[in-house]
Amino acid sequence: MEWKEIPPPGPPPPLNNNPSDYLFTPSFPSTSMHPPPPQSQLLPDNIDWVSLLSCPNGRLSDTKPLSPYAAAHYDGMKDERERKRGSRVRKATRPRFAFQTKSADDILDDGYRWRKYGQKAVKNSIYPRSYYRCTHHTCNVKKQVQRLSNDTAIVETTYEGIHNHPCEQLMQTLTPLLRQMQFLSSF
DNA sequence: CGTCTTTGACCTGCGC
DNA sequence: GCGCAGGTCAAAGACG
Repeated sequence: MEWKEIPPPGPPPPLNNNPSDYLFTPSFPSTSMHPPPPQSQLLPDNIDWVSLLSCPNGRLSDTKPLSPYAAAHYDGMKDERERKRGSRVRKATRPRFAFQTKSADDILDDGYRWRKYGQKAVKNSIYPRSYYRCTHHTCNVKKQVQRLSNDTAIVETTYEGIHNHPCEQLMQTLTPLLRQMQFLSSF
């Protein structure tokens, strides 16, 4: 299978500093928290991952495919039904990416600011699903957060869309440094 | 006072 | 057409 490099899309990596908190913890670049799946969860070769999934670091070439879990979550189970029906071509949708983390907190600090706009009880789960939108006025990225009912230690997060602005937390960190660089370069 | 969460109502798509 | 489930809206309240 050949992997292609694609432009960097969202979503940002969660800033969970403890690698052992991730369900999938093989070696992947530190710049990417995109968790490759266990070997046992590799997908069939005929899946077009480049069009199906986008990775947080924009690279597929050095990672293995995601788990069937992530595949199923690409654009929801709706696609699966459409594929089975063999009917109409799926309309273009925003990139969507799901991953699971092992955490006591439902909310991962991913550096962006989110506003909760809904919560819904879902079928076959004792935990509700929470819906968040990025608070940046020009950004329309959403994410869903839900704790698994069959393993309560695991939280699944689904990002939808690409941030069109820098990470606020990153900018806060870099701003003093940039100011200092500007000051020093003025001499 | 501004920001964020909560929560019931409403909307939409899908299966039967 | 109807019912169900998932997703979104928006008013009200909490909080710093």
